[in-house]
Amino acid sequence: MGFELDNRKKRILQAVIKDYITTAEPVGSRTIARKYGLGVSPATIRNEMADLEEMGFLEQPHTSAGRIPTERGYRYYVDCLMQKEELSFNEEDLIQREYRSKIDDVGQVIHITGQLLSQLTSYTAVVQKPKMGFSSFKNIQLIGMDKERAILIAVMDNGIVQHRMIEVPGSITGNDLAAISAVLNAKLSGFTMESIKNTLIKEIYIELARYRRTLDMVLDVLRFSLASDNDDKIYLGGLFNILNQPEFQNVEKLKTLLGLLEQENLLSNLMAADPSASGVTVRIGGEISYQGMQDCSMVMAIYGVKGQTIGSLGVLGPTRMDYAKVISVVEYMTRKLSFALENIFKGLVDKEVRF
Amino acid sequence: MGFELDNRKKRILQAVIKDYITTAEPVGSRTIARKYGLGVSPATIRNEMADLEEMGFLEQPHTSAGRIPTERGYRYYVDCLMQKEELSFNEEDLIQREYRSKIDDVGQVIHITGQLLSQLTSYTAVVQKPKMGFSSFKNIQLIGMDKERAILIAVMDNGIVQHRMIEVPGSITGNDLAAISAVLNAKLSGFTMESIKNTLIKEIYIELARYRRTLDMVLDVLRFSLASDNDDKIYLGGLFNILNQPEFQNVEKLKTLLGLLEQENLLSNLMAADPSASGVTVRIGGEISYQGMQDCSMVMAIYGVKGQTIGSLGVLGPTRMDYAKVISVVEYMTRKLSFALENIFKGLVDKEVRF
DNA sequence: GTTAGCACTCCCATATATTGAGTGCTAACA
DNA sequence: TGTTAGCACTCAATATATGGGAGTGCTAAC
Repeated sequence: MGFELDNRKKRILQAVIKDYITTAEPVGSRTIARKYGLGVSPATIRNEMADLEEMGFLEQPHTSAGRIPTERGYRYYVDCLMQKEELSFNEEDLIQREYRSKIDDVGQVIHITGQLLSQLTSYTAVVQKPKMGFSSFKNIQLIGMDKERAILIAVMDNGIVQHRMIEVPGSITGNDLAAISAVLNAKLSGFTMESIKNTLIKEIYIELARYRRTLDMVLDVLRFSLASDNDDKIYLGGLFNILNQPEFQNVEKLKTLLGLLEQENLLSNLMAADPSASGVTVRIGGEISYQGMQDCSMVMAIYGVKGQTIGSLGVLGPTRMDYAKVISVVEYMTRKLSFALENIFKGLVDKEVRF
Repeated sequence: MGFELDNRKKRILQAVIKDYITTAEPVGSRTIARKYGLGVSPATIRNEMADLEEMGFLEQPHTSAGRIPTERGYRYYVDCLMQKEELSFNEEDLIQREYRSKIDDVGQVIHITGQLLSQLTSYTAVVQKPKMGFSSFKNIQLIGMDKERAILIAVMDNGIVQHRMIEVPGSITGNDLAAISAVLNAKLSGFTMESIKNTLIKEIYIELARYRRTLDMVLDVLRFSLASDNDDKIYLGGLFNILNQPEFQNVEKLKTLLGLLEQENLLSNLMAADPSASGVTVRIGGEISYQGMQDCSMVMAIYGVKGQTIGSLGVLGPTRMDYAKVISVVEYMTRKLSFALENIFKGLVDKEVRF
């Protein structure tokens, strides 16, 4: 990064990148001179572009074509040249309206966020669902279904409701289930999944010694199955926007990329691999180290509540992506999402709790 | 259908279709003579093919190409020529294994069914989720979240659990919610959403006169929101199998088709438009009356419990589809799915109910 | 340092063979 | 009368020229 480019080189690099982002065609000196008034002739621009190529910011697909940015060019653009693009009034208004109606449910908030991200950028949105680790139990119910089965329902303080069918001994009655529910509620509500301690579990076992077999299953589900269920789940929005990108008109490429995006765990890694950075992170081309995503860039950020990171969200598009726009949108939506979740949690934590 | 083809024509038509299904290339007389031992020369086959073309069963993409089947050709094949292809032991075993583990939950059963359908056929599976109209309430819970909100949880007798956040007056306490829940359970459990009668509702209002405002919301959700939620929802499996079909190597076509498949309501119509037929229905090309799906065929069937239709499932592929295989798979999976659901319901209805 | 001019490169679109799979027709054969 | 060998014909698909045209690098003049 130590490089400093003189002013004219910067303006030319910026012009090339901007033009390439909109046209997806290699950019020639003539175009720059015509469209971007730099007050110099194409010949001069050619000289400068040759320099920029030597420095590794631009490249030529072939000898007699215009220039396209290298990954390094994009990187420099993102770090030094680009100016953020504020959202328009209409866009902010759209966001406001979409959020207003669905503000109660975590799932819906995630869904809307993904849709807006993809809609506003025309790329593909990737939103990690909130990690459950930090949310605490609000209510636990065991409901009998038939002689050998019951449904365990857990309501979390972030409004997420999860349920699992579990098998129980035939001898257990509806009253037994109610008794177990009562104790579980008394002991566990307010605690996060992660913070269920052994002492607590011992207490429960003592109090419900009779139901050992059933408890084994219930606690297992509560501690491991439910917790891991939502983690690593990913919402994809605007997947088919990919089809509109000229770099993916080739079906083979499409197949590779869609194949990758199908693998949730891969996406999960992609979204997780960013422990240090704060704010918006941009990964360009090869900086994403997955085979088959070399032509893509990812703009992502982490969201959270009360300083706690609970997930991340981002936009995936071709390296030739409108970074200025996308970064602004991701930044804005991250704030929006964090705020919305904060609200859901606050409503639940600060106010009087009733049951 | 009044047509009768002589035996040799039948065999030739069958050969052309089979070959075209596997190769996706127009089939010439020579190929037929070589690969399918009919004991006649290419010249004879040419004559026959010319006849079949005149009758509308075959066509030529251009003068000097081989023949491909027309929609009418496929139709005749499906109705008269094709012989069903039994599933292999491995396939049946796979199905058995996949079903075994996830047999408890309706959602999971649907999911597995879709996956298997697409996996076994290499096409795209379309599975309508079960209509809720026929399932009855098993348990209803209102759980307070904060001062103004509560979660309504409804467990249905088919194991589906649904929930909604609702707003309640700030004056309502946890005890109030419990009281409401108790009455709702007493009055409604065992009833289907569709059969909640006005007399029943009146009874509830009388018993819970104090909670009028809250009840309005709750009953509204129970009767309309929850019921309609699951209906018309569609699970798509193996969507990206489309990318492997040679007829969809063109990105424009892909975009059109995927665009259609994104619209749930359209799919829903597609799956619903089959009131009379029993067993497996095959719609070929233009028989699907949606713009942009002319090159597709659909093999579908309805599934149900105790003679009641509660949904449908199918496989969508190019008109050049392996009908013999697909029809067998759809038939088999329909039985499997109905059986699995039957089991879930039976478990819940016949056995002693506990709460 | 900038720019006009010019030769050069190489993609792309168009036109022009060439090939080959497959046909329809005819005439001979069983 | 049905079947088949033979042959001329058709036409997509594949290669093979051909002519721009967009863009470059270099040189020399300003």
